Parts: sequence; C-alpha cells; structure tokens
Amino acid sequence: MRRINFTNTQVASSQTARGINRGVVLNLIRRRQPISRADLARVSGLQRSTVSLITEQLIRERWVVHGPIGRLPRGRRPTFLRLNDRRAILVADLRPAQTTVGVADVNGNFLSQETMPTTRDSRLTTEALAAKIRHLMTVHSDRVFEGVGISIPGRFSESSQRIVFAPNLGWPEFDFKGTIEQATGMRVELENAANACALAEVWFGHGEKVRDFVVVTVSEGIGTGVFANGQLIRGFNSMAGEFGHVPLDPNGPLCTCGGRGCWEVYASNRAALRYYHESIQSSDGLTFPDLLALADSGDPLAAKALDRMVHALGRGMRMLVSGFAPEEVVVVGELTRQWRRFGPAIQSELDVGLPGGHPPRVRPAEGTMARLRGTVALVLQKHFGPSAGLQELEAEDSRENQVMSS
Amino acid sequence: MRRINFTNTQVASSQTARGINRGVVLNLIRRRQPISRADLARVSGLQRSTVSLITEQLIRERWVVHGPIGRLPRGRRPTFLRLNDRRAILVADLRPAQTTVGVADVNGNFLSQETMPTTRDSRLTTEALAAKIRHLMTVHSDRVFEGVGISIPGRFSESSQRIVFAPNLGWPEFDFKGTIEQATGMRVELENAANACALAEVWFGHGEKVRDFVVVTVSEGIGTGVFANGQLIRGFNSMAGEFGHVPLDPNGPLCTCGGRGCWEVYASNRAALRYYHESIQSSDGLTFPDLLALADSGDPLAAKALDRMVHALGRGMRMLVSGFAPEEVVVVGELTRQWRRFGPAIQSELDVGLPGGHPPRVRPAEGTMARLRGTVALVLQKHFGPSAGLQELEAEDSRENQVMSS
DNA sequence: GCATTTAGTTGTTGACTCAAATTATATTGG
DNA sequence: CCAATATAATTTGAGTCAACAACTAAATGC
Repeated sequence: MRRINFTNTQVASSQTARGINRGVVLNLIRRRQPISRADLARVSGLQRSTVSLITEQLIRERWVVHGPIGRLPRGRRPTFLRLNDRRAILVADLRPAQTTVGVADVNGNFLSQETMPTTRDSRLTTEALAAKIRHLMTVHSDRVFEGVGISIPGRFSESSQRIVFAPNLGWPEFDFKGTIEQATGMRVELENAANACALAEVWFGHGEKVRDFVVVTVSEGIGTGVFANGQLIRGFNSMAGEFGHVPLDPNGPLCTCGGRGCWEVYASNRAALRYYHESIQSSDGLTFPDLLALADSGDPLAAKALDRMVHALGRGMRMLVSGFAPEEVVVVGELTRQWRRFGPAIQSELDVGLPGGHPPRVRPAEGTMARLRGTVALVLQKHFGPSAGLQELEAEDSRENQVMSS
Repeated sequence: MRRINFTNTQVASSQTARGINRGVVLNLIRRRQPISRADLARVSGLQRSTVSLITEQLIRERWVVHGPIGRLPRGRRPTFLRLNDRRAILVADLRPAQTTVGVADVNGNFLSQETMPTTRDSRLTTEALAAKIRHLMTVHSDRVFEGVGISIPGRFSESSQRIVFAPNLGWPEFDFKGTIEQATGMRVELENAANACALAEVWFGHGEKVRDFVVVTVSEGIGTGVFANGQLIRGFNSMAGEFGHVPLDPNGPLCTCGGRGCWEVYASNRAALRYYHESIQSSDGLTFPDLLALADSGDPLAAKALDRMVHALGRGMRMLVSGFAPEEVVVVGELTRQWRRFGPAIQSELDVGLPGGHPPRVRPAEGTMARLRGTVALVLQKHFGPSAGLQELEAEDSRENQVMSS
C-alpha cells in the first residue's frame, strides 16, 4: 500500500514525472488521434523510448487501443493509436423545462440521446431520470461506463451535497446526487450548466490555447462560467459565476432569486418575452423560439423586444469583460440560432469604451449540445486532467493488490 | 547546455521532482523559519535524506543560511535554517500624488523607506525615482539585490511594455520600465497595486490557506485584485481586475477613464470628497484624511458623505461576491484606519440577499504597506513560486558554465 | 541486392526519492 | 564514568524515471 500524504504541502515523488507525462501523452492522443508513437514523441518533446513505455502503460490501462497501420513514402509503417471508445460516459442536462439524457464515448460523440420533461416534482423527475440512465446502461451494455455527469441550472455544494442555488428549477433541497448514485451504482458528477459549457469549449473546442474566456448561457436565466489562467473558477463552495444575479438596478423588478434588478431579469429569454408581452399588452403562451421566429418574419415589436434583451446582455458582458479581460466571450442559448442578427450587436457593445486592451471576440459556442458535452469532460477530468496520473497509479496499485490477494 | 523545450506541451523530466520539492522546502523555510532539517522532513513528508540534499543545494545557492543551534530535552541538537536576508529587494509604490521607495529583505521586512512627490511630469518623476533607487543601492551596498518591484495605479502591458491604463496617474505612454531598468541595471517587475496587495496577503499574510479572495483598494480610485483557485487572475494582457470601472449607472457622472458612472466614481476617496463638497456647497482643498478626521470629530455632513461612499462600496462588492464567491474580501486604503466605523457597515451590505452560500468575511489588509510588501513578493515569485525550481537549475547551470569558461 | 529512411525497442546512464543503516550529539539513570 | 536512550543529520543501497544511443523492423528506390 502506498502511504497517503497527510501533510499540507504537495511534494513530488519519483512517480510524479511519469504521472505528468502520462497525462501529456494521453491528452495528445485524445486531441490528435489517430497518432503514431513517433509523432507523439515529436510533438511532446519526449524521447521515443519514453513514449513507448507510457503508451504501453496506457494500453494496459485500456485507455488507448491500437488503430490502423499508417502508410508513408518511405520507412517502416507507423501503428496509430487512438482512445478506446468502448469506454463511455452517461450524461444528462437538467433544465427547468426539459431534461436531456444520453450516452457519449470518451471523444464526446453521442451514441444515444433522448429527452424527458422536467416537472416541479423533484422526486418523481429524479426517479424518472435514474430510470432512463439505467435503461441506457442496458441498451449500451457493450460499453464500460466511467460515470455519470449532469449539468444543472444551479450550484452543487460539496459541503452539504445538495443542489443549493437553482431558483429557475424551483426544487426543494434533497439528495439528488445520492439518489442517482444509488439507483445507477455509478459515480455522479454535478456541475453548473455554464461551467459545463466552459469545460466543453476547452475539451472539445479550441483547447488550452485560449486561457481566459467567459461563457454566458442565455436561456430561462443567465449563467456565467469563467475560465481564467487556464482553469475553471469555482470559488468558495463552488458558488463562483453567479453574475446573472448581479443587480444592474437595485430598484428593478423582482428576480426569481429574491433580489431586485438582476442582470438576468433584463437579458434572459424570459426578459425578451416580458418585453414583447408588455409591448403587445397581453401575455399568451409564447415561447422564446416563437419570438425568434416572429422577429425573423418581420414583426417589429418582436425585433424590438429582442433588441432590448441583447442590449442588456451587452451591458452585463461589459462588467465581465472589465473584470476578467477574457480573450473571448462565448454565448450559449437559443439566440445563437440567429447569430447573424445578434452577434454583431453584442460585439459592438463590447468594442467601445472599455478600459485599455483589445476587446474580446464574441462568438457562439462551438457545436451543439455544449452542456451535454461539457458533462463528458466533467467525468473525464479525473482521468485526463492535471494530476490525474498519480490517481491512476494508485488505482492500478489497488487492482494489482486485489489480484495478488485473490 | 540544457536544450530548451520548443514544444507546446510541458513535459516532466527527471529534474522536475527536484524542482518541485526544492520549491516546497524553500517555501517551508520561508514560512516557518527558523526550522531544522528534521522538522522540514516531518512537515513536508519528504525523507530526511532528501531534505538534506535539497537544503544543501539551497545553501549552495545562497538562498538559505545556517541559523542558531537548537536545544531539545534529549538527543542531538538541530541546526536551524533560515532565509539569507542579505538578499534584498528594491521596492516602490507609485501613486498619483506620492511615490514610496524602499528596500526590503526576502522576508518582507523593510530596511529603509522614503517618499517623494509624484508629479504630472512623467520623465522627471521617473528619473527622480531611478535616482532614489540608485541611492538606496549604495546605502545598502552590503546586500545582494534581486530586482526592483513597483506597484502602479494601472496596468502593465506585456506586449507593448508600457503602462497602459492608469487614468488616475495621467501620464502619457512611455518606456517607464525600460528607463528604470537602464538607470539601475536591475530587472524591474511592474504590477497593478491591487494585485500587489493580493500577493502581499498570500506571501506575508494568511498564506495559501484562503484560495479565493478579493482585494479592493480604495484611494483616488478603486482597484480590485482577484485571487481564485489559489492564483492571481491576470486575464488576457494582464487587464483583469478593472471592476472599478464597471458602470453602476450608464448615465452617471463622467469618470477619469472616459466612461460614465463607474463604480469608482461613487465609492472612491474622491467620491466621498465630492459628496462632502456638494453638501457644503463649496470646494476647498480638503483631503480624504481630513474628511475622516472631520467625521470622527462629529461633523454630520462628513459622516454622511462617508456613509454614501461606503454604501456604494458595498454595492460594487456585491458584484464581486456574486461573481467570485470569495472566502474573504480584503479592503485596503485610508478608510481602514476607522475600521470600527466602516467595517460593520460594509459587512452588513454583503451579509444579506446574496445568492446561496456563506457571505464572505470583510476585513482590512494585514499589516501596513500592503502595496510595497506585495512588490517584494512580485520579485520573489520567480525564485520561490511554483515551477521556480527548474529556472533556478538553468541559472545554476549557466553560472557553472561561466566559471568553466573563465 | 543494397543503401536509405522511418518506426519502434532495448540497454545504459544519470538524476531523483525513499528506506534503512550509520554517525553525531545530546540527556538520564545506575 | 558508562551504558541506555533519544534525536539530528549523513551515508549507502535500491528502485523509478527520462534521456540517450544503439539497435531491430519494415518499408522504398535504384
């Protein structure tokens, strides 16, 4: 048994280097698959011998498998390596109106995906979700599941193990995570939806090139995920990122969070619908996509409502940009479907009057299903993320011990 | 010569472990000096033999020296180790009205300190500053200087090598850093004043225990330094932290930055003076300390002006707290002199109506001279901070090469 | 067939941590 | 005074790892 380090400081052992380099190689394979050992050595700067040892270990750990044999103008043919996509992750995106459940492989490709309604009855919805997950596990029983990742419209408190700040969901506090874990027998990871989107960008989007960016999710409310110094900012008790509930006007309308004049009161999908209903002096059961369609078909009042919303969106973003100086602002939500309309409007809000430096690029999220894809990253973080190497070693150790004792 | 790694990924070599552990031991000595090798081994979790090798290296590098011999109830006496305080750092705090220059040892203790006026003439002031630094170097010629650290009321752009956003200073852009470097022959590090205060907290205050906190400097303007995930958030082009220039009211009074209704327009020392002058319908040459004294002696209008300022301060802090979920908010500035008056008022602003979680502690900065002490940390970061180990190895290499070639 | 080129493996070396043995130096109790 | 004991610090040997170099494997072109 390896002794656990009870001290506060984190010292390096002889295996630290291997752990780091294992992570580097594993992530290079993930990003550039299929890739040969020789190319891994070239791109990482490690020796070919070292790469061979590490890839051997990764194949033994079943993270990597041999792919096809390459073909070159001269010389011995390379054997390509790629991730073992028999390893899969169960994912879910819990939203106030609708929940999406799916299965994805380690590359973030979805093997299966379905939706179910989210009701106000928290227990019932949770059990239905757990049942769906169990069902997907039997459908894809040929895969090895690494865990369950769920994006939530709120915060998960480590200390109380509860979803603690989800005003748009309206559920009472209960053991959501534990319920799913017991029903599925899998480890469950919860993360705020905006943070999940940020993870998706880093893992399946531009990668670690952009070290400072902000994700703004615009739907029923407004969520923000902040990536700074190449890391997700979680804050004390994982509560960081609630810029959606910063008051723009302390005397403004009431927000679902209990405050007044929060940013999301002015800039969410709900806000646009409210603007529209105010202007037509009635309130039918219009949805935000309906409003988008109306504006697209030339309804001036719908367009005006959306313009007000986008203006408010830009105002709040200026706060984020002043504070974080991100390189990009990534927007997630239904309004990105008409990016041609909204993109330039938001960009122009950020292009002028900001203190110093270059204004950030504003762009819609890469690909669809950012939330769901982010939860894949959430689960994979433990195996692929920084300092994952040593954890894997420990795991391998204990497996070996089990074999020896059996 | 060690080959430099041109690849994008950062791989570990056989020396990585030593680099990490060297940093751990060096910082333990810094924090807990005087300390014996045996205690270092106990507290770090490293083997005593490893600690001996590392401390030997640190003594060879002249970062550490032998201290007094200890005394224990039984057994061999330990030889204490401590930092070599013959190594010193030149520090300066450039403020719109006054500049402080000083010399500090590696422990952040000031050996010498003096002030000079900051004028609108940037060249003249810079040359006067350089002259003061040169003078201090001759006065303390028995020390080895590691570099110059300067805190500035603005931002230093790496790309242009200029101070780029310092509206309260009012200097044109010019090569401030290069001028000082040429005049002194030392490497100069510049950092925003609020960030410097944050560094001071981590290096000479509570340490790495608090991983998420925010520093708010209140003087001519308002500056913010954000520490999240145990790191200083610098953002793209080091522009992060300009929350002082987030507009609270887009139609508010003009700010020195060119915007309207910025937070600092409502919550800085200047704002309090403006409130007071408005209420007495005149504007004499009152300073902020004068205003504090007036309020303390019972002037109701002065008290009211300060209350308005503190209220605005709290309003902006709520934005920071919502966004970062810091564990503490640290306040720097003249107003902390009457903390008994302002502390509870600010705390109560943050205690109610914030989404979920615990409200952060609000407290004044530890010790005095936070800005200056922070610049000490700024210079030491390179030697003591994470990943410093390998840099030191490179440096030692080149020194050895020089010796060999001579 | 043979030089050439590229992929991947094997064996050696040096750097490092760790564990255990050893040395140094103190106190205490006969 | 001398053994027993306790603690600090060093020395020595073992194991792990990356770097390096030499090697084998497998392809192409003349």
